Amino acid sequence: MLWSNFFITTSKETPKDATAASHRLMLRTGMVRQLSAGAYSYLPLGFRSLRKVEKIVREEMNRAGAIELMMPVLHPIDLWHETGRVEAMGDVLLRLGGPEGDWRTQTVLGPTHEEVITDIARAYLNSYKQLPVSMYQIQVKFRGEARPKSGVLRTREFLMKDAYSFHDTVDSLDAVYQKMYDAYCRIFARCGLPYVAVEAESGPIGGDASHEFMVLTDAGEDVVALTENQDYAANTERAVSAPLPQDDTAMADVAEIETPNQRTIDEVCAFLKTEARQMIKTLVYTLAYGPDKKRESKTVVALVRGDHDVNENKLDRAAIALLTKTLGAESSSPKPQAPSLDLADEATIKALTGADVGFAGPHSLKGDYLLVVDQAVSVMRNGVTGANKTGYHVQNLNPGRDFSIEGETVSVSDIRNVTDGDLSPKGSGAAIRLRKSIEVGHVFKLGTKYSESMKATYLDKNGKARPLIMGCYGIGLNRIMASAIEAHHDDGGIIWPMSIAPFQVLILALDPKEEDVMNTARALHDELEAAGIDVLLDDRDERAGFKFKDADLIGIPVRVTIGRKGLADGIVELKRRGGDDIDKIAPGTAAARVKEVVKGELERLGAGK
RNA sequence: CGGGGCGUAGCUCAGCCUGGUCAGAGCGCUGCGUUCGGGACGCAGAGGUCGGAAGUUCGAAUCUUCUCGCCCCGACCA
Repeated sequence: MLWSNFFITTSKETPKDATAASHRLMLRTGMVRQLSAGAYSYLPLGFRSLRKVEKIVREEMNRAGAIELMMPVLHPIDLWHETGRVEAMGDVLLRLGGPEGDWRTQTVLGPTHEEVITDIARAYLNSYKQLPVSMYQIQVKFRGEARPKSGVLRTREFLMKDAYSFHDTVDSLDAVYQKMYDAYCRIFARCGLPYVAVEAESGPIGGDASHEFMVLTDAGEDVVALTENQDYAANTERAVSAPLPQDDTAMADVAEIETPNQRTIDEVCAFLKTEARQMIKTLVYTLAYGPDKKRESKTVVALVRGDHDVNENKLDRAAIALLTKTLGAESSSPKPQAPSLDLADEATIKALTGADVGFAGPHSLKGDYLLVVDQAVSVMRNGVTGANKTGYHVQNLNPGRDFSIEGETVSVSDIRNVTDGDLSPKGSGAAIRLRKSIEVGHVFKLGTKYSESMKATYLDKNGKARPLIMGCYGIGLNRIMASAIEAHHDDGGIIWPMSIAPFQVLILALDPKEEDVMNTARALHDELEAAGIDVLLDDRDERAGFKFKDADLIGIPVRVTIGRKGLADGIVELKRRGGDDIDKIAPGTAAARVKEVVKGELERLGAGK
């Protein structure tokens, strides 16, 4: 491909709104152009990379035994009502507008395809003899993101590979899950991404187990917990740490102390000259449950250390477990329906504490409530917390002595986010470090969540109808591209991994008007192209420096510089983007050398089978 | 959805507070000339109803109100 025949729109200017490196560089290289918030055009250069990512993903999916299909973007909303995800997804589910009763109002843009694939499965997967089966598609997804950001890292429409597997046994699911997991590792390795697989929350998609594949970079929005000895890796949405040891400082007497207008942890700490880790944060929630028409609710008090944050996933589970236990004592069907946990309103807090918001403590609460104590609080001594009296806090509050940490309505659980420096839950004593990261892939064991609600069953050997057991596996292709740039760039521009570079080789003809130069450049170009290498020849009549800067910016991994002076000395120059070495080689050997470098690099990334 | 910021040429921005030669610069683009191995220079050009609407005023890019869009922080996030 000749540069002059292609469409490349590089720019010297750094776009003002772009903060993430990938965003900045994708704009400067002209790989993408923003059309509106969260929607980008992929210009020819960017599209080539995206296609290469797609090709790698497709190859590895096929290798893992998945079969490609394509499902529609337009979904009837009824399908989503079947699984209850119209409510679960809320505004993320994009709906078409229109006059009342119009078909448009009954149509949504697909944010993911569990419902559609399950609809296919219930129609055609009727026998255990057909199982297991895995299918995938590579297709645009639509989500009503409230706040698109960081270029193509978070958009309202994006390209996703989504795969779904169907099974008759959990063992079969486990086997395919592992196969997909391995395929994902190969995909990210081949794309040159420094990734790590972590335990993850499954979120609204549901299911039993899941792993996320994360690229560690500050441009990411997720935070993962990794131990230094690598014995543990999890998303902080889920991460746990070793329990903290009992503090055995002697217990002092409880003392009430006036703290006028000091409500937040910071204010109280400054006022009392103590540290956040000595504080007990007392949070009040309302747990609602039961059928729509007969909603009941229970107040839940959660305690975490002042320097810790509540993890609402964990608190949710702990609170529901505790509620289930208490219901069990008085009801025959203890499992609470559709429980939902929210921060309590002011009136509830005032009734419970007898004080204004900001002065709650666990020791003298009024009325009926459930108490969930974080493990880190349960081992504290002489904590500081609200006095349940406006304008007052108490010091030297001790769990077990001053408020109960046992009993029917109390549980001690892990309900906080891990913090940097916590120890590995594996007992190795290794410290946990928190790292920002981008989620590029996610695999889930769904179980029967969708097959049950959508009545997707098969007949087993005994002729009995059973719900299909499912797994699902997603990869964000645009994110792979962007995170590759996040991971591989310098001040001059992008440093593409060979596998997903828009072109593998750039030939820089420095003096395109010189016949010798262009003839040599063309010959090399043609020979490489014939060998199946993606080669771009910069034939523009521009100054050398200008072309070098462009070359660095777009980051083609191998550069061959051909100039009048070099040819006079009988050499052309071969340079790797990102390296400093310049090889001066005879023009006649250039093609062979370049082929060798490209092949070697692809093999290093694991393209060889 | 809450808080903050910004919409002026294809791109990056100045001008706005204090209304009146304020329709401006740089990059990019076109033409000519010089230059030519790490983003050259000179000269001459093309290009904008100052996001939109309403209002205040003799007069609005500039002040007011509304509205649309975009960005950042937070909430949310298969």
